Amino acid sequence: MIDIDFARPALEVAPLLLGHELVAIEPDGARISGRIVETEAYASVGDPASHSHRGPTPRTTTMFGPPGGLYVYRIYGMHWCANIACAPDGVGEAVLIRALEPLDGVDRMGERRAAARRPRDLCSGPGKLCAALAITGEDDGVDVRAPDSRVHLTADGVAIAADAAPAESAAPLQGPRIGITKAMDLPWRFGLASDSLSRPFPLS
DNA sequence: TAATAGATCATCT
DNA sequence: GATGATCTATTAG
Repeated sequence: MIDIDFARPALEVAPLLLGHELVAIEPDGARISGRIVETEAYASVGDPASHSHRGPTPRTTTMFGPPGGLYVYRIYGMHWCANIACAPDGVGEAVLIRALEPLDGVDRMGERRAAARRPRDLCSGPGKLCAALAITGEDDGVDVRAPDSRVHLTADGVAIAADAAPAESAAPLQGPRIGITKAMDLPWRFGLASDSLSRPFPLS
């Protein structure tokens, strides 16, 4: 079970998600997972960078759906990005999962991410982690709070490396979101100190 | 290490 | 018809 209430603004959920484990179950039962070390919040009203900014569309159905739904979309015609729907049903907010620290199934990740030269390259970006966990449009809409979902979340403390402990107690890193061309002034990107970030955070 | 270009297409205007 | 919540290989310094 996960101890996060997703029926709240994405801006509140984004930092809370850090440190939790994202899990994908393979068709053969294999467990692939990573620790969330980077997230971004996307709202609707007042956030022109968000897919939901201009109201619901067929693509953003899940983003406007019940909290805890996995919103998966294709970007640049070739990669997938995974988000978790936040706020009450009918409100279009979500948190983008931007990077994971590989935990289980590292070898399986490597098979799908041939370009990765070391473990830190396996899930250090929103498109990379979807490839590593085999998350596609097929998974759009699943409830990540349900332990029997193919893609779901688990609570803190599972197989987290001992040397990562100090970062847990510190306040999350925070900075502007990556890859957007609007609302670039909003510091809605959050992260933990990790070598698996998609990019470094600006220094204070 | 840093900067740049190319891949590639569903989605929305 | 333009535009991306990106990744990788390649080039230059």
